[in-house]
Formats: sequence, structure tokens, C-alpha cells
Amino acid sequence: MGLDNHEFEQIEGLIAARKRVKRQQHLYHAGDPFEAIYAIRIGFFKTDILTEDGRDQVTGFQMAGEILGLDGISIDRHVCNAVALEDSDVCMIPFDRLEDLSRKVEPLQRQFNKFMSREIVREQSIMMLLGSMRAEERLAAFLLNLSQRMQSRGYSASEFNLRMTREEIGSYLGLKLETVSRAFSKFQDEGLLTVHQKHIQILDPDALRTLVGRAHV
Amino acid sequence: MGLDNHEFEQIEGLIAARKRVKRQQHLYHAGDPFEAIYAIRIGFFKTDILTEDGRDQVTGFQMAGEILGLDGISIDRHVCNAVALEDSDVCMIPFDRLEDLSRKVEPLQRQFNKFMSREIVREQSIMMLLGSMRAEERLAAFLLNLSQRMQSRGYSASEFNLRMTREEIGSYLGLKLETVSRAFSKFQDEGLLTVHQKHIQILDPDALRTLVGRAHV
DNA sequence: CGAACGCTTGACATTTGTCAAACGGCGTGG
DNA sequence: CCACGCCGTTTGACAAATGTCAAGCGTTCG
Repeated sequence: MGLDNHEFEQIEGLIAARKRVKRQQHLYHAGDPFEAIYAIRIGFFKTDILTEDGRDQVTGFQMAGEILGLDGISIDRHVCNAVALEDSDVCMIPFDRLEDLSRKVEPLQRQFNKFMSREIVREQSIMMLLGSMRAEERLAAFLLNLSQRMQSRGYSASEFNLRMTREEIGSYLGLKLETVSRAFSKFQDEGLLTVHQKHIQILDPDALRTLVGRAHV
Repeated sequence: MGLDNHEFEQIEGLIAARKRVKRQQHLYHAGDPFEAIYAIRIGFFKTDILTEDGRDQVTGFQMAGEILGLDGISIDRHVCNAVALEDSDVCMIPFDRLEDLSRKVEPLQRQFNKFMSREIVREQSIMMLLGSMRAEERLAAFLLNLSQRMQSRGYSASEFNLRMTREEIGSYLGLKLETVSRAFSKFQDEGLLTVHQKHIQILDPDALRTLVGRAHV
């Protein structure tokens, strides 16, 4: 990334603080003062928002290598809750120090801006999913996305364990848990995948891709 | 904002380039190389994404004082189309110069980071809307949001003209234009507002707020 | 002045949600 | 170690919400 040794050491220092979060524990709560963003070293998280009127929605799932907390910058408070779905391990990156350092180290600044923008784009694709796909298309898109992220981290793209419940998947996809369950069963009946509880094996990824891509034709 | 004169002049210089965009013209297209972000001086825009398979979705509406183009940073190309819904006037802000300057001027860096984060939060609230609200609740939320933004720009909060069609509203809200139209008619029947084509007069904002807040109780 | 476009409304189809029942795996405590 | 109970899941029957298709109307703009 075009860093000299000194710059590299500074960034190393930045990410030194580590933190363990056990399954079902919160990394932060909505409303907490925003002080740091977090890079996931090991584990799996969900972020969700719970409104006063009882509306509750999962806004994302994050796995090792991904960043948590970028939404907090806007108002100096965390906007959502971050909950570990399995025992996890994160690097805490104090935000004021990150801002300072990114004024000095241009590649860091660029990288950070790209991270923020990527988050905006990611959310746009979810808006697309929620706004224009039907239940099975949503689930297919969700599975393909998960599969691709697993693969890019060196895991199998075709076989993995879900860390979240049907209800959490449904909340994320704007569906009820029964609808998610039915879609899984339908995919299995059609031979696109096998499901045993949380264990998923994708048998026909192309069929899933067709579902997502060819919708509404 | 704690700027000295020299800093202020530099920022002035940054936003000197102006550009007019006529109604229905594109400010940029998806796929265009990303070079600048845009601050809207006068006018009204929509952003949308059109996928190969014909899926089409409005991802946002932007009015004077708001920023366009933050999604392009991620991959150095614009991800969506930006189209003027009325004759408009924007400030072009070359992004590499903005990055340079924000390394020197801390308040600018902070402000820019907040803008990015605010965009992330804005999109989260749309995910919330698309994922957990019903048609009338979505339209109510949309109108209240528009109303509030009009007001914060010095216009009437209760009476304004929509710049977009029912179809564009529907696309944004994940609904068909007929559903949007029916929801407008229902609101009018119930005395919450009056509609004449694009002209909206909100009569009972509290009732709209109740719709949004109390849903699913 | 007319044609195109956007909007409204109706009748009906489809999708998804709701409610209910039952199953199965997993963990806990006897 | 086994039994029980809980939680998450699956499935069915039915209800509600939204989409689809079609017709007709009003505006607006060329």
C-alpha cells in the first residue's frame, strides 16, 4: 500500500487494542458515545436497530475482516447495536487517533474513505434487495453474498454454517421467519441446496444466481 | 467552524466550479469515472440504479444543500445515475483536491467524515422503512421526511410540490405506483392531507407521525 | 388542439403474513 | 447418563396486503 516503515508502525500502534466479545454479548449499544470503530479479527456479528415503538431490524451481518461502527461518526453516538453471534475477537481503533493519523498518512486516508463509501454502496444493494426482490430472490441473494464472503476469507463457498436464526435472516431481508423457512424448504425440494438446521450446502449456485439476476423478466 | 481566513479561502477555491443541469438531464451516469462530488445549490435530483436484468430502483432524492456522489469513492466510478428532476445548479468539488485539503484542514476532514457517516445512517433508515413498514407507513414516513427537509431549507413544511412522479416515489419506497396513488387517496379521504397532482398540503402531520411511529403495535 | 403522459380507480391474482400445531436438537438438572 | 423442557424450526390453513391488468380521466406541453 505504499507505506514506509514508520507509517506502518504508526498504524500497527493504532490497532493494538483488542477486545473479546462472547456470544450474545454486545460490542456496543445504540446511544453509546462513539469512540472507536472495530475490525473483526475472529467471529461473527449482527447489527440491529430497535425503535421506541418496538420496530426491530437487523441492518447487517459482519464477519472476520470487516469493519463495525462507521455509522457512529455522524452524531458521535452509536446508532445501532452490535451483538456477537459467536465468541469473537475485535481490534478497537480509537477514532480520533485514526482521524489524526489519516491526516498524516495519505494511503490510510484513502483507504478509510473507501471503506465508508463501500458501506454506502453495500447498503444501496440492500435497498435494492428490499425494494425490488421477492422472498426467494432475497434469500438467494443473501446466500450468494454470504457464500462469496466466506470464500474470500478462505472458507468453502458451497458449504457453511449459518450463525444467525431464521428470524434474524428474516429481519434482515424484510421477511417473516416462516417465509424464510419456506424458501429454504423450496430450494431444497428443487435441489438447489441442502439444509440441516444451520448447516447449508449449496448444490447449484448458478440456479441461485439466475433467480437473483433474472427476476421480473 | 473554527476556520482561519486562509483555510476558508482554500475551501472557497475548492467549490468554485459550477455546473447547470437541465430537467431530465444526467449529472453523471453509473459507470462514469469518479472525479468529483457535487453540492446542490439549486434544484432537485434523484439517484437510481438500473441493473442488467432490468431491475430499476430510485435510491434517493436530493435537494438544495445536499451532497451527491459519495458512493463513487468506493470503486472510483459512479455506482448510480444522478438525474435532475428540475433545472438545477450544482457545485462540483474535485475529490482529489478535497482529499488533499482535508488532510490539511482538520475541521474539513471531520465534516466530510460526518457527511459520509450521515449517508450511511440515512440509508439504514430506508432499510428500516423497506424492511418493516407497510405501504401507508412508508408513504407517511416519506412525506414527513420531505416536509422536514423543506422546512429546514426555509420552505413551508405543510405545503409543497412533489418533483417526482408516483412511479419514482413507488420505486424509492419499494411499491408500485398504483399502491402509492391509493395511499394518497386514502390519506386524503381521511383528511390527513390534500393532493392535487403534485401539489401536497399536509393537514394533520401528527396523524402521519402516529402512523409511522405506532405501526405494528 | 391533440396526443402523450401521469394519475386514479376497479376487479382480480399473487405473495406474504398470521396463527396454530407439531417436531427435533440441545442443554440442563436430576 | 437419561429425561425433560426449551427454543428454533417446519408445515398447514387461512387472512391480509400488495401487485397486476385494464379502463378512463385530467393536465400539460408541443
